[in-house]
Amino acid sequence: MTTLKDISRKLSISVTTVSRALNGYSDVNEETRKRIHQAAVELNYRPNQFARKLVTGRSGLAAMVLPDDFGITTRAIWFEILAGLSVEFAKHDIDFVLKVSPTDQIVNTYQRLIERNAMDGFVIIAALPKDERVSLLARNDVPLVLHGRSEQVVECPVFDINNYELMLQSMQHLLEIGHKRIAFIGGPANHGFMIDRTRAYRAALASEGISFNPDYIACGERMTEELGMVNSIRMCRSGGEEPTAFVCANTMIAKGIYSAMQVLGRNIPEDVSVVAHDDALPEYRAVDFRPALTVTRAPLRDSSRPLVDLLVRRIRGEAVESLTEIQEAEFIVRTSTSHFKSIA
Amino acid sequence: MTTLKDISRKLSISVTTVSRALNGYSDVNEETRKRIHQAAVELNYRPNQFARKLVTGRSGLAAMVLPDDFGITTRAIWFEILAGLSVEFAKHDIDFVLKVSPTDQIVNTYQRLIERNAMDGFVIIAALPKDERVSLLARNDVPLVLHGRSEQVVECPVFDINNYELMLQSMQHLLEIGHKRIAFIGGPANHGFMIDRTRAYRAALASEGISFNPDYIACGERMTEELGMVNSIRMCRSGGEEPTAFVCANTMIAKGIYSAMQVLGRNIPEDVSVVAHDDALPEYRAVDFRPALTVTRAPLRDSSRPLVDLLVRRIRGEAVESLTEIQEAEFIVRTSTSHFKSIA
DNA sequence: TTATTAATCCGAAACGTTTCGGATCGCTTT
DNA sequence: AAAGCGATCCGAAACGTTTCGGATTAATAA
Repeated sequence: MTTLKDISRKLSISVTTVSRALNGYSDVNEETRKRIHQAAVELNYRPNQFARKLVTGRSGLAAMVLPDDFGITTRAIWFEILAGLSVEFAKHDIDFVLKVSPTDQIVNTYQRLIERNAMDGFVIIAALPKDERVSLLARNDVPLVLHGRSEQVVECPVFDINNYELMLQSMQHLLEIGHKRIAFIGGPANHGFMIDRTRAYRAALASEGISFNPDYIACGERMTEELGMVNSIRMCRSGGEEPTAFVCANTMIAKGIYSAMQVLGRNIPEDVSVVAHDDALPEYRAVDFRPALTVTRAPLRDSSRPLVDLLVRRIRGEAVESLTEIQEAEFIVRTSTSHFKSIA
Repeated sequence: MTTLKDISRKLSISVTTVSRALNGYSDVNEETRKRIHQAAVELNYRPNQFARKLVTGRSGLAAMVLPDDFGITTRAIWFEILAGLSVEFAKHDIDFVLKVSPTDQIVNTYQRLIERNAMDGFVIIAALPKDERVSLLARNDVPLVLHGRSEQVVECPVFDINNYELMLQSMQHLLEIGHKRIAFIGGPANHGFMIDRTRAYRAALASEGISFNPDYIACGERMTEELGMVNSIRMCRSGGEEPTAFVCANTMIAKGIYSAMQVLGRNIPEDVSVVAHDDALPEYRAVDFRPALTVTRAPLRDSSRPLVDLLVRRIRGEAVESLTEIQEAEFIVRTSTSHFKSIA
């Protein structure tokens, strides 16, 4: 373990100057800076994070805490997110720590972490409209970044996709090709993204003068194949008028609907159209669906970078002039949607 | 942020004594220890990890580094492991950091982490017989724990399931109920667990005097449904004699075989028996298979605790008398296996 | 010439712990 | 009375940084 003192000794330069040289301060001669840098690589110098933390207060650690039952969706999604965050944080020399805690202990876990004061910042995915975690962190002045907008007016960076807009696009597409009985199968009703999408869903219907049918909307804690399967079957068998199109909160739900339609003997897209939102998980590729799935596309993987960047800027104390970053989704028409023909 | 000095001041006791009291040293009066503890909770004292690290060398951080393409199997499994490790480490007041790195950069990542000297220890899952990561860490005297035995003779704790034994059990079961043409569909051939299972597979055949047929064994980088599907179909269509039973390295592969058999019009267990090893992932429950799947069962979730315990003891410098901990799998017969009747 | 300034450098303190090597005190043994 | 001992306590140094407040020197401006 070579330290500043080692470099200092070798070059007969004060520790102070070595430190300042390595940290890019302007009050050190270019010539000596060169020598110092060279010595640093020769001796394979690595600053001691802990000593640094002691004086700067920054630890080079960022964390995310997850519930152990993964309400929102499947583990695969979480893994995708975690992996992305880890590599992005690494680019800023920040170690990413993962905390998993029983769902009812989440807030306590945050509390303890705050008290220990070891984390430079947190990232919170799928923020709720009124989120206790967010208010706790904000109250304690701990940097955090949100994925998904929270209702609270809190001075923290937010990254989100434009849920309202992408839902509107899906709906307009279906409406344009003649569908009127459009169902929406989505996730937990209390999450920001579902609130936005539901609003867009209703707005789109309203703009065409179609009245909202509560039987055509289904929410579930887990956005799985099963959710898509059971709800689409229920809707088609309820005795009333069947929906002619489905929009799904993700591709897994769509997969479930595909299975259901096969069971019911309905053809996609002849009898029923399907469109989904696509997080671009490698496991469920929309292009590989038969027929290929029409989607709004916003790869989850693309969110890690903005999230980490925003958080790092917040940690650095930079004025985050634009605290909110919204990503628009792509709209990709494939073959799972077609013009509505009434089933004569 | 309250420090030792705050407690010291409040009680008019030296910082030294406060520190020693809190750390359980014997040279402090029980009475004053009481007072100190009380003051500590009153002031909500939390030791500063970083200051501590500076002098003790221990950081309270343990890490795992994963490739970004997850060779061995699916993300769901990794998530299961990560979650387990995180909660177990937390019990020891250790933060778990997750590093994801491009596959060809893994060793570099370890190298950098070692140089930075910020981690107390590492856990390595699915160790290879000659594992560069293992030798690198061992050479640098960094504590680590292995899941899956590595060939190297290296002084580090190992946790593993008894792969040889569980394969033997599956095979004996199938042999007892009359099967002779038994196929094995598994994971990467170079991994320790596959080596052990393959050995057991051949040993079981040999003990019955059945000659080994290389067409009946299939290895794949990813142990997915697809792997099970394509290989079982290939084996059944190769023109030669079809296998009458399959043993699978996990339940996902079994799922793939179920689909394949349906496509081929074969019935389980009438035409073909299936047995698998079950890591007990919530997504693929062997009891929910139709017919319910016969398995050797060793929940992945159960491995986190021994892994973490072993590592912590290694970090503490405790003499790890028994460096290796082997877990036996349960054998559960369900309805996916039945006595072989030749297809007349 | 003298005062000012810019460019470089550095000593020492500070961050919050742990730990080494005693110091103090009252009691028991010689 | 002196020596020894056990039980408690503590001062100071150390860990490896960063940073505050100058110090030094040489060039520039007055």
